[in-house]
Amino acid sequence: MGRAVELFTQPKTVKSVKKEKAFLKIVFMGTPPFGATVLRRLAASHEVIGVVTQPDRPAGRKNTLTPPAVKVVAQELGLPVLQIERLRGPEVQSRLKEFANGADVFVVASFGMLLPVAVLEMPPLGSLNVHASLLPAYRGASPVAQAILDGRNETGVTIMQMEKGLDTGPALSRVVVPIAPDDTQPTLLEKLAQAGAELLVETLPRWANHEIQPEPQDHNQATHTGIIKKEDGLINWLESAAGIERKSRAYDPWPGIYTLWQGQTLKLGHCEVLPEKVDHLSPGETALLPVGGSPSLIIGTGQGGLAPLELQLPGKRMLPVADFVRGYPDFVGAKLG
RNA sequence: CGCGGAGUGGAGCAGUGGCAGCUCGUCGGGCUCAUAACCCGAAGGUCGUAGGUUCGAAUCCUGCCUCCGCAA
Repeated sequence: MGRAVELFTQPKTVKSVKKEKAFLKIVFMGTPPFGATVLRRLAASHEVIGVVTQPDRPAGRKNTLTPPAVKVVAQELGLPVLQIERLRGPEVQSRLKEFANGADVFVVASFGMLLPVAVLEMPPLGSLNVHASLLPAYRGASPVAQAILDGRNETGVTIMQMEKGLDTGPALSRVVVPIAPDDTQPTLLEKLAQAGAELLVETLPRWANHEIQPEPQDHNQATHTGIIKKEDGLINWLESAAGIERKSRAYDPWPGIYTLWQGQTLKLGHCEVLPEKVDHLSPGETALLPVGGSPSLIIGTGQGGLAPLELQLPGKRMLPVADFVRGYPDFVGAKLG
């Protein structure tokens, strides 16, 4: 525990780097871990004069008040933090104006709030957004999950100039990031955060020196992603096994993918797609089949077989299928969903 | 005090007041050309923890610890 805390705080290193390379005065806005990663990298190369984030929220089992990841990082770096609930209204905006006094530019990375134009236009260089997709594809709230869900083999990060519409502004720069076959939302998000943060620190000085010609998006090519809901994780066994497996990676760690068994929610952990045909299994039917020499638990789908590696019942921990079947022999031959 | 579930031999699960059980694994032996198969036998548990009720508690009551589902 003591070690972990010590590793987190490296004020000397961070400060010395900051002094050497300080270019722009920046106010950063963000909330979740994606934003936190970007902030950490940004603060190493530029002068972040303030961080705006959402208020601490009740979270977890005890509903304990939890600070957003961006706030945690900001405090580690000793940066001033402003936590606000909304950005509309003259009162908040004048508070923000005071807080952001002297800023050259606002940088927004998954802030979770729509910024009014009055706010976007506050700093002389405007407001830039770090968006986790290759715009105009995957505008909106869940670009990373959707890219995995669609089975794309690459996505990326776009740095763009913010304007009134959601993720509609002209692009300043972009970087392509390949999606590995085993990438889950958190692993891909982290790759994108790293790549995006790097891109951001390269883009900022060039933007400040007017070396970049913003490239308007082709709005006809735009696709949109919405907020993920719990029900999105419910498995439809008529889908293909490959599609369900992608879903399990896209919706990791929340909401995960789940089905119903004996009236209970059954969560599936990591899954594999069975290459062989399993025509005799109806969608949602489970069976023990020999795969590669040893018996594996297979679930029938609309196309192909799905082999979950872990299962979890409410109130229980996630178990390797072998252990699960030992405790619930009835599960073999069951009909799910 | 947001709602709820769970802690039982190495693993998973059953047992809700009266001698602690099942499947798997482990160890020993046997069968077999062979095996993740089969047969025989063995080891291994202060039933999370502290206290209470009772003739008697894994089982009922209370506190605490740990893990998890829902909600946010």
